[in-house]
Amino acid sequence: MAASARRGPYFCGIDAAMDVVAGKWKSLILWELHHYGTRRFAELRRGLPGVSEKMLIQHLREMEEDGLVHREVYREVPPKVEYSLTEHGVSLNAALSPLGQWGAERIRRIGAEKVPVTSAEAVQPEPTPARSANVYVR
Amino acid sequence: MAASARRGPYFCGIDAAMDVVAGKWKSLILWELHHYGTRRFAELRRGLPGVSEKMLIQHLREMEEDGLVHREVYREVPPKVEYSLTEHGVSLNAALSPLGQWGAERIRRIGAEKVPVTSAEAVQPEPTPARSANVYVR
DNA sequence: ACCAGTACCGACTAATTAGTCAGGTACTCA
DNA sequence: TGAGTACCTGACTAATTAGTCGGTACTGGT
Repeated sequence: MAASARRGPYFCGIDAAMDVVAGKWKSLILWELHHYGTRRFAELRRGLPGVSEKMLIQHLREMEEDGLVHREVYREVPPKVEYSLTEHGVSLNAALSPLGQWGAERIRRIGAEKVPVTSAEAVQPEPTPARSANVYVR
Repeated sequence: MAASARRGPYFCGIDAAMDVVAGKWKSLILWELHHYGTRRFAELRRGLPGVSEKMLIQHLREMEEDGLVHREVYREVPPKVEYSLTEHGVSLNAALSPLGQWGAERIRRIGAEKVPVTSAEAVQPEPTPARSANVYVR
């Protein structure tokens, strides 16, 4: 899998952090575990509408390997496994929170404007002078 | 491309922010533009060792569409295009900085210990109760 | 004349990531 | 005996993302 594949030389801290959070559901898992403290597999699954079991496990395994989540297995008869954040997971979540706020702002913005930068083109509606004949007009 | 494809309903702010930063080089582009203020295409290319022209352009286009970078074309004879961050790009970069610090910490950690998760066990040296004795041993 | 450099485009391929689905364990309850 | 529960595994496929390479239009230097 990718998470095990990388961990390569990083350009910078963001690079290294992204390597660990990249994955369709990882940030959501992080948020869910942060919000509820500990969650069982099926609870996570229900909390993340649309996630497949395969991806959920895969991500949980990778995050466990990366030291973000802790996996506690209870030897019970209907199997019980509880997932929770490690201290590194908690601190990562904290580090993600400004990003979350930025994203929330963005949702508000594009929710209001419906499209992000196109307003700039609406201001200056050039009729596309010399398509492909000229230097880099789009 | 993917960036145009998504912008869908987001679960939360982090989700929305990740949608915009996801991409092998985007965070590096952000950092580069933040650091230098404005950069030309070829400068960015040289600053990001290993990036292909295709990906660089693709990412720049997506980030422009997302309102993060500004593209200024000078109608000169050796073509000249300058990229810079918009205010949204700048604020995104600021929101990413705690993540960058977390990542730097992580690099330090795994650089020292070589393996990530072991530190949690080192801090709390539980004898790993039901681990590896259960149904879901790996 | 020819090569390097600027800022790209676009077709094609490779690699990575995600999804579907069938199954498996280990035990309980009816 | 057969169904049900919780937590998975692994094979196969689809979708997405990234990389390679050739081309454009133009100029300045050798």
